[in-house]
Amino acid sequence: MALSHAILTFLLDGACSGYDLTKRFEGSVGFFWKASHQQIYRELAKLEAQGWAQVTVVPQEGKPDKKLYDMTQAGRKALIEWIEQPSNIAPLRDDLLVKLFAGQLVPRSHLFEELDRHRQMHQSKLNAYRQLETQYFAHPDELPESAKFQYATLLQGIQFEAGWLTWCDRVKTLLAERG
Amino acid sequence: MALSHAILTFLLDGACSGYDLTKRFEGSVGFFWKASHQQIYRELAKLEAQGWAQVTVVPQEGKPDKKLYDMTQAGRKALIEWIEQPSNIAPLRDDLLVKLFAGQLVPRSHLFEELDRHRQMHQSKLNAYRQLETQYFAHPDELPESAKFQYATLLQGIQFEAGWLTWCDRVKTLLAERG
DNA sequence: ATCCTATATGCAACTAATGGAATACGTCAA
DNA sequence: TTGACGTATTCCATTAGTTGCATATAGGAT
Repeated sequence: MALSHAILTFLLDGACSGYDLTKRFEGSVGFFWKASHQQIYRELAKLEAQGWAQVTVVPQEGKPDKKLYDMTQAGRKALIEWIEQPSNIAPLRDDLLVKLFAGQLVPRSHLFEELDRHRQMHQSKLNAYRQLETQYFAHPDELPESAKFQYATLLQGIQFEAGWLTWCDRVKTLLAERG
Repeated sequence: MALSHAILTFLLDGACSGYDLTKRFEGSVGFFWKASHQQIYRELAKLEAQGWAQVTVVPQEGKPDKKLYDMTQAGRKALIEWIEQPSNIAPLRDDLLVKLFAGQLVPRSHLFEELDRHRQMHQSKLNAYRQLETQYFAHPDELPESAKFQYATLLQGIQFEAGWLTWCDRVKTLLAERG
């Protein structure tokens, strides 16, 4: 399972609440893993039960109390062990591709609309990633080591989204041709 | 749910057994959806129960009998309805990116090995897709309409795998630099 | 004889993910 | 003062996906 390990990875930067983690998964790092808040809270409870994280309840003013989760030594060890074992490449599963495969069944115009919608969604993700790039990683060779790893994952996000844009345009051209 | 719809999509080409479908999911079209045989057989049973597919038992010589599943009119209608409703972009979930994000925890050499392993896996997928391309889609503008849709999905597979290769090389360069 | 591969189908148990809803505190604005 | 928004957590039902196991026929290899 990787969600628990993804959470541990974020705890490397310091203790987090479920709410904090939810925002991180929704935001910048959402490109390499996504998780709902329900999933995250459930997983945090498991991490604690396993002894991989410990929790402190922090009373707050003007806001509900929060539970701060921190990695334990056992958690750190488990994370390292997980990283060291080889993993498989991730399968791609995308509804749009299934729909396109059966594209003969619907009017061409519908496919173009859907391609445009997807292109827009990918474009806005790409924009967000590019902004992170210029904001935090403008000079890649001057980065501290730990930031290089994060930059590497961001590069994948950029590559991935840019690839979708290229593909959308290519497919629109392909389908526009008279067969 | 998309697996049932992916199966229906394959049934467009003609009746299939669970075994046939398993091979198709493992093979060429595995780049836009993957499923195990257990999943497929379970799903086929559901499709039949829903009236979206009908089954014929075909006795064979020298082999066990097989069950051929064929799409019904109701199945066709359901598939069209599903295609027509908008879908979201697929989230990416890849262990390697999580591992890289926490890359400080392990020796650099391990990361290079893992990047190489992944590069190789992506390379062999890309090779397989490129072969399909030259074999079936050498002249894109002369393709019949239905083949264009299939070519479009193959293009995404190629784009995706080629993107990983580019990224692997980029990251190796990035991490090789003296920080 | 025994094992391996290919064909062909399935169940049971488990783990993971999704979607809907509920709860609770506080601030700010209409 | 009602209602929306942001913070913060949790439960529950359902669906989807993985893993391990089980069964059966038949051909070819060892």
